[in-house]
Amino acid sequence: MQDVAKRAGVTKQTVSNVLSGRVPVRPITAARVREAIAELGYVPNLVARSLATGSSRTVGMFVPTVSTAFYAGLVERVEDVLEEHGYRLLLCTTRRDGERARRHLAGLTSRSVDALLIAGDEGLTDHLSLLSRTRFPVVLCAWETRAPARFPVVTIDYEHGGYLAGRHLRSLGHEQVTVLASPAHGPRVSGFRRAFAEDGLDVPDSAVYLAPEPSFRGGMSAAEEAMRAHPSSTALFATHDVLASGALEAARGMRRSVPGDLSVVAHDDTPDGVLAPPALTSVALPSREMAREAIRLLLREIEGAQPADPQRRLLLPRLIARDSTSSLA
Amino acid sequence: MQDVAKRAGVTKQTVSNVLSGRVPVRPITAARVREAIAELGYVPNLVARSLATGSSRTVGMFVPTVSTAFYAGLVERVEDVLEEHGYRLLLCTTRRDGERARRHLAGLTSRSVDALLIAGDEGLTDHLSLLSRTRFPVVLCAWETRAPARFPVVTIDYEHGGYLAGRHLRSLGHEQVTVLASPAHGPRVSGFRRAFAEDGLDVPDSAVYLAPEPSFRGGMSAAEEAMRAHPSSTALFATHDVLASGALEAARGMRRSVPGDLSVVAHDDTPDGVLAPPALTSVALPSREMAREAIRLLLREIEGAQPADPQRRLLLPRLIARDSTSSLA
DNA sequence: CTGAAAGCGCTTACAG
DNA sequence: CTGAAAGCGCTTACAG
Repeated sequence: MQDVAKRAGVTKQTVSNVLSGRVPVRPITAARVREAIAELGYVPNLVARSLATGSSRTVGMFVPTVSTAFYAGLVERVEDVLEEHGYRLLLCTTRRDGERARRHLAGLTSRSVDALLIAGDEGLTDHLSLLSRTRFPVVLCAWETRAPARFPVVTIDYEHGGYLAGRHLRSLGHEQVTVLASPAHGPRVSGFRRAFAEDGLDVPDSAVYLAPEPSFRGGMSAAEEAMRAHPSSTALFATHDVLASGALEAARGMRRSVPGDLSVVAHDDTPDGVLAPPALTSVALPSREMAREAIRLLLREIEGAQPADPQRRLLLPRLIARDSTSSLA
Repeated sequence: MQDVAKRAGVTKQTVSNVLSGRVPVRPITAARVREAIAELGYVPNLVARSLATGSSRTVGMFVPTVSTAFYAGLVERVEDVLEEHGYRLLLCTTRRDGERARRHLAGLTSRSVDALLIAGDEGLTDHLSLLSRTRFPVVLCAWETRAPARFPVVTIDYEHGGYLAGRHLRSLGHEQVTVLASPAHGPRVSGFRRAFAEDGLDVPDSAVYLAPEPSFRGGMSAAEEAMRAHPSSTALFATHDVLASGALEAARGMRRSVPGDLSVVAHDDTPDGVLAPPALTSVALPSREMAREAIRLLLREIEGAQPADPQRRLLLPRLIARDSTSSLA
């Protein structure tokens, strides 16, 4: 920068002013400075700028994994929004491992990020307390379970997602149904039940099958079990697309055509759900809006320095009807 | 830091020494310093440290996307290795968009990263020239096409991967085959052909079907076309798992049982390949080793400051036989 | 609109 | 083993 200034015949403050545009510089001088910058191939040292300004223009993001369509998509959405605002993304995947999360959190307790976005509550049960004395804004998103009251959270109304799935099946006339759920998807199941309860119908615990993890194989074996135990049920709700894909495979194996013999409604609407026909009817999650809203909160806190009130914003999912559901004959 | 020093009754240099461990400090003094740190809840400012040391302990990673099993896995592997060495990960997804890559590259021309790992050559055809006057080490990985000679590259012997797939089918007795390939997968196809050529067999251009992008739907329609045009072929090589999954679906639709009527061998061995039965025979890529080796090169350059010679290291894939291939009756 | 000064919070030689 | 100084490369008031 000193070199640039010398070459342009000004002081480095003027160079800084030209770069930042904060203080007006005479056009002729500015042009000389720009020329010097180009000739010398000068690039500003962002670390020095960060130290001087106190802002690194970097946002940290915690996410359970990127090996899942939903989270991979969310990371890319967040990156998009961040880029629009000139921020960079420091990524930490926790692998649903509290110890890993703890280590990463410790590493960020410095000034290396301006803010932290924590997406997904999986595996973070205990370690959020580490954020108690953090100096930067924290926002939570994609949070299905109890949200710690201390932070703003932008999430999806998962209960409503389950409700939409339930209403869809009810509107098609289904009465006897089974549910495939991941342990963390309690709210989706509650919403689903609420939809049936509205019509005075009960979805008993015995009709809810837990898949230990949201995998294709898990969905497949849980669905087989469910269909065997409830042969008269005409529809199935899977709280995750991969579970539903597994269920599709199970139905094929058991010679039950979908949607003819069995309607299947899924949740999350990831690309995984539109692989093999029939295309899954699924509850779509507004992850782009979630990313945008979460980053908006984060940036407002960073720039305004106003402590955003710990509020909970719920975004509404919507159901996309495709080929895996049909009305009861 | 000044406050810590005062509280411990030393100067901040001593605090720095305790923290870094570079200069020995008397145990009693060190203990007092640590106590002061704990009482004050002091956390060092990493930005200031970066400015002073010239190292941010952050590595940038370019990747076409994270919405793909292979790249998502690679990102997590890289993160693992980086963490072992106390480095953080700044992630940039290019979405196979040269303009996007250009913008990100421009943003990194500062001192904010110590090195850059570029994974995957998709969409980076022209914009690598931007790296010409970069000040930090650059390593390329997962590079299938022509590697720019200026940078070290750690990649997989994709040609050998295709060869393994071909040898596998040959060892099972298959002679008439078709190929489903992505445009970027030329080397895999070459290797596959070489395996057949060894036995004096030709895989003609007319037997190679291009899927514009590596998607399930693309694989499905390309496979349908291939099976219709080559009804007597007994095996199919798909250069990507999702293409192969699509082919499986196409075979099911056309009532050809796999592997009974048609053997299918895939490439990449991602979890996508073990979804619906039959589990895919596939060529597994050593992405963990690739991540480890690439980061090793990068760190050696960062720390040793020795310009690693632009060399090309090839890691060997291996074939994993599962249920989608069988010997010709 | 432009120049001289101080400071962001560390680390790295360099004397004692 | 511990203290005083200079410097990393910027930005931000503050005079002219």
